[in-house]
Amino acid sequence: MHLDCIRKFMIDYISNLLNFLYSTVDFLEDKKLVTKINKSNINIDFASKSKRGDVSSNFYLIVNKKIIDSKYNLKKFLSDQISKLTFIEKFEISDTGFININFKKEYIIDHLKKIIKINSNYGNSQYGKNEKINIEFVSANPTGPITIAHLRGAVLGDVLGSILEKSGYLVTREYYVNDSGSQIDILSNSLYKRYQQLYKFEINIDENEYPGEYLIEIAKKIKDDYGDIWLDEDKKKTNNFFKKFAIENIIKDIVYDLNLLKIKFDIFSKESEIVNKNLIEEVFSILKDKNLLYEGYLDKPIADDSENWESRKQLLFKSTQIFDDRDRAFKKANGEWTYFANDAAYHLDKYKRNFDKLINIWGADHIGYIPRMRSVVSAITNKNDYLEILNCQIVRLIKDNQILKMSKREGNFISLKQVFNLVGKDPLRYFMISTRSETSMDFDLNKVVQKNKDNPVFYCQYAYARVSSVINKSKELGITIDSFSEYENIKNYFSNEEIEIILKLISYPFILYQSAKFKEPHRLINYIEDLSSTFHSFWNKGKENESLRLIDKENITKTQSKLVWLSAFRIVLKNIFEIIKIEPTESM
RNA sequence: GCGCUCUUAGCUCAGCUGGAUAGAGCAUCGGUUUUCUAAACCGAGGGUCGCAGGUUCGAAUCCUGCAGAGCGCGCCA
Repeated sequence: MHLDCIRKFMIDYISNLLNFLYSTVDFLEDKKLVTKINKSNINIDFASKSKRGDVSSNFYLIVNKKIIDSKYNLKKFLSDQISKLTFIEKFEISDTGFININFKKEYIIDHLKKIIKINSNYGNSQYGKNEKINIEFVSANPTGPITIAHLRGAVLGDVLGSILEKSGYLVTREYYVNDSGSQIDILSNSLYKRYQQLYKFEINIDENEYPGEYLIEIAKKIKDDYGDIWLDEDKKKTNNFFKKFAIENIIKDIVYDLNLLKIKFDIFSKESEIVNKNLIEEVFSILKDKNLLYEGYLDKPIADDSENWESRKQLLFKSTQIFDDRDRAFKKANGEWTYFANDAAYHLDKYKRNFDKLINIWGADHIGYIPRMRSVVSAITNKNDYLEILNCQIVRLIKDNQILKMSKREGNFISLKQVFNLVGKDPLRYFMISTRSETSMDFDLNKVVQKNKDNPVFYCQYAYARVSSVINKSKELGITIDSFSEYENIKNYFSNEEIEIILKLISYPFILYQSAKFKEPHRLINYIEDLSSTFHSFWNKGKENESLRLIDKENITKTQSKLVWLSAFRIVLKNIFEIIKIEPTESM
């Protein structure tokens, strides 16, 4: 239940109240006035839209049910107790049973001051207790440039990493490079053909090979650096060289492209190195010891309508015994390890690097792969929740009301770089995490390109710019809060609208905590849109009502009071922008 | 056929893990600029929360069934 977390980690403006409610429960239970109460059902709602108080609680509703003596007047007892709380200005117990509470303004302002003091660390928590957490994401095969198919997972992983860092985790961002296997051989061969073409050999790229033009560029590099020496070289040597060259250059491009979006990795793990470390044998013996391997036959896959299916004896992993709905091949019939076996070994490698937890971010096309991976990791680590796999649904790309279909094979994919050039970093990052990752998403190129209110990222940046503009303008007038010490008076200058904004500001740590706990960055987006909207709304009220304007040259203390919450506002927005990695623009 | 994910306003999506009258943006219609940035604001219309049961003081939220959509379902990688 999240209330325990509030108490442990943050929002002491709520935790005082919560402690009071809990101790009231204890008291009532001790006096045998109520039957046993499950405290986790008691809720404090501090972002309620009903707005019948700064916060509200269902305490009365829950406790009233548990009263033993029906003549006992809980309402009166509760009212007497709440009246004694020094930080509460007023309260009511509504007919429907909710307690609505308004805090004293001094109390709220105390917390506001803290924001300015803590500044860029505001919102951070120790929720993660310095646990080492590994996020593996993107991990696109090094067979071509990174495309927009990887975009969502890329931004999600990066932002989630930042959220977890702010929440007290030690985060490693990792990219797994699938640099071995038959696809890489095909890649190498495709590259060699492009190389030969540069020397006017008439060679066609076959249907199952990689036709993309990027290989021509790489082939040119080889020609420039090495000339024609590979035309007559030993075949094996040539193949190895082209393989290595292709992967190195493609990864270099991938790193470059991701960097356009400010996405960086701490480590690139290569499949080839995992293979060389003999980790597969280790996984093999772990599974063998647990009696999770056997020689058997797989059923014919249902999706396969071909007639040439042949049932063959091979080594299988009993994943059904853990999470999966069918057993999975661990060795091919010819005795080679399967890709899955490699992947299991890779996860053993991560486990051996002493992470407390692993997170994988996978696209929708790997959904079916999740149960076997979780099964094998569970078998290796003896922990069911050691590996958490977040899956993100596809992004449909829409242009001119048409869904763009992509196929890597036909070479008509849209690269990340193309979309970046079209849209730019900020809208791209913002949009990719603005909805829950499990929801499939439509990405309308026409709309995102627009730099107007269709594009919510500008809406938030605009709020930041407006706030900055006031702060900067005040500074020009010589008004700052650098040596401001009259905090006890500032409440006199705050309207209800401003108190509302301040309440939102002091609930930010909880929003961040929730984003970390549920691994849902989009909660931050909802929050800043709400915050920005409240601000813009307030701003415009100043047009009609001059007393709501922020700068008053005649009244320095009043202006400074405003600057206190404006500074806090700017800090919160800036901290979130930093997590999302979009630019805090002071003027637009 | 099986598995995972999803279904909320005309469209794109939230809904704080069970609370009070279900909310934004876009689109539509109507208003607001001698003013700290109108890239903004205010107002109006628009809903059987896919359908049907169940759990309880209380359900968009939890459970079951059904329908629909997306993705996946070699020993490929």
